[in-house]
Amino acid sequence: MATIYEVSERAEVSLATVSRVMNNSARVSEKTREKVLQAMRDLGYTPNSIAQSLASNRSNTVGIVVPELHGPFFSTMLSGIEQELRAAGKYVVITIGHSDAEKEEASIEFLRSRKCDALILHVDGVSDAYLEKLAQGDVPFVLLNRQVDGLAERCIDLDNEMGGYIACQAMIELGHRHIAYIRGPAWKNDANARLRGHRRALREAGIRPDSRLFFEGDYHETTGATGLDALLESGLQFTALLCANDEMAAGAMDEARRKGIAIPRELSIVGFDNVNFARYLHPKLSTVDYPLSDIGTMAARWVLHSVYEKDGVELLHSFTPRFIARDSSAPPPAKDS
Amino acid sequence: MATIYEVSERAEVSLATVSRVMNNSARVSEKTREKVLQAMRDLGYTPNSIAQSLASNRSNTVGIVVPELHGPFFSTMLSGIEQELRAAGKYVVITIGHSDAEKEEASIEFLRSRKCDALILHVDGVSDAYLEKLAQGDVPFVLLNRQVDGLAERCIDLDNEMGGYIACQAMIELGHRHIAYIRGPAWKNDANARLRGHRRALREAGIRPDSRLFFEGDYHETTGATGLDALLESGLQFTALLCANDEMAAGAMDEARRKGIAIPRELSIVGFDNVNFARYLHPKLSTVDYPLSDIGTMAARWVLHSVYEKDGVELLHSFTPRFIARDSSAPPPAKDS
DNA sequence: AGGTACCATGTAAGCGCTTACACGCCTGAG
DNA sequence: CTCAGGCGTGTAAGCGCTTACATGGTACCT
Repeated sequence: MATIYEVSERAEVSLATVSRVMNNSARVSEKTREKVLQAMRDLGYTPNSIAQSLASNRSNTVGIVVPELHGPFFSTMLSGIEQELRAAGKYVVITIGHSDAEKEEASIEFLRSRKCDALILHVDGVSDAYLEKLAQGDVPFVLLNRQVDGLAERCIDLDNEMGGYIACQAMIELGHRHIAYIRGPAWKNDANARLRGHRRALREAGIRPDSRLFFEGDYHETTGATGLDALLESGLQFTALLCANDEMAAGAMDEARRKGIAIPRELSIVGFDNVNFARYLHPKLSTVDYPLSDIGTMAARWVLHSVYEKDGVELLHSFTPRFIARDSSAPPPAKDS
Repeated sequence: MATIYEVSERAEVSLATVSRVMNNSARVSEKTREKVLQAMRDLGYTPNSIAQSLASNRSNTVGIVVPELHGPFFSTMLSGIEQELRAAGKYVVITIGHSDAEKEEASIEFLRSRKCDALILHVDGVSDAYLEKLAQGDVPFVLLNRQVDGLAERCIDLDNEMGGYIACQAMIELGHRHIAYIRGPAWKNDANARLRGHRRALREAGIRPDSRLFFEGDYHETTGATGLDALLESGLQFTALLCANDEMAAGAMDEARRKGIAIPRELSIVGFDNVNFARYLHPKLSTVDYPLSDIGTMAARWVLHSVYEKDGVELLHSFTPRFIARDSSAPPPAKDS
């Protein structure tokens, strides 16, 4: 592969000049610029970006940590990030944190050692303290779907509390009074926020939350099914079942069908996230929209703005969830309304 | 950030020795090794991998090109790749080719300039010729889900032809004789292979393919619906509808329901890929399993084996599809069998 | 005791770029 | 005509590592 040196030789200029035309970093006369460009073309020259990075201390890549890659959630978000960054000539290196503090830290360490210009982190293993310390360091980062006090400027998330609230409120407005909830894992911040919103909606409607109508799932399909079973076994009546994400809702819906429960006639089921398959389900799942792609785009913009000094971008730190009414929710059966 | 130089000073040894203990590249006495390690710990030293790459001409990263990121298909595959590579201490940089020759080439160019040690390519825009030329170059790569003559050694794919075949055959065995097919886009190799298999199965069963029972979709949900409509409008009877992927099958299923067609009683519907949401559908979708994660893993192993000389790995170049019978397929209605 | 051989370590030359600084030339004002 | 001030280029010193080669020391053999 040709080097800058060969280009400079062929164009009969110095290394520095070649570098200048590559980076547009200083004025170069039109004539020599053309000579250099021609030489590059002749040699099929591609700059060695590793060397560029080492010399300039800038890599034009941004590092990303997500909990996982499979499943519809993160891939949609990543897609948003990549598109925006790619358009600006930046590249992404993606690592998986597995929601494990140790692995997340290792990932971050790796990305730093690779001299990423910035990081986009969707982490839920590491502590707030760790992140605050990281913020002291020299590599800029944004936090997705997480709020850390004192780091508000670099947090981009959905108002999960409100999401939990509006989903529950939508059911209340339909006339439901007996509402069960399959929450997400207690160690996930978003799960807790969603739960808080849910409870607030109940409270405001004068409904006393009954702990027997709550079940803790793990965000996976299976706990949607086991959750429904457990809730049914409590013997309590309920006409609506809210789930903290769509996977669990899908599991619950399936289990309900197996048990012969008609949806939404006998039981309304609502998810959260509005992942791609929500509309493939039958009945189509009512859910809360999580604007994944937009959040990804926004994260990318944050980076572009605050690291690459690209301006004219509007930054939004908090996204507002919307309830999406589809076919899996309806007013409760008459006898119960 | 500490450099190797500071470590060497603190440990009172030379740069070279520090490098040696880092890489285990030569014998170092136990005593000095310990001194060096201690110095590293004291300084919280992390090697600058950019500098390592430049000096050693090896980056420990492998570049990946996929057509897109959203959707269940590629994320599952990527997940398989990342896991395997990560376990070996390698990292991935992911780019999106958008199935467009120009963008794919740009991605590959970028990855080469970043000095990736190897590439894993899932591309369908660039020509075979381009790939053959690329193979002359010095960066090793594997091709996923694609067969290129002369590059067989570096191709890993599913036997799509057989997939098309077994899906159709399964329907024939159930007694179907009137079978419609929504194929994938004509410019996609896998779509064509699936179609070929489908036709072969028909032929072997003595069924004459009727072009009016074929519809070309684009692998997206919507063309599943429009495809079914178009097929129904042909006025021809059919008791089974095979789709070249699960998205289109989901669209078709939804449309069938809207039209009041009972599945599988009146019409069997079968997908292809077995993406994660296939089992969330109702009725659960019969489909052909595409071992996405395994293929990803295998691609990673190929790289580990042929680039990083890790041995003891078994390489498999072609995966065999399996038909997964679920609830969306059944024998045809009695009057028709 | 002298010589050979090997082992642990040091020296220094890159890897392919960027960039601070130096330098010469041309222009235009005095 | 002279000289300040730009402008376009060149020079060379790194960026933080790896690694071929050189070197000194120790152990073992004769």
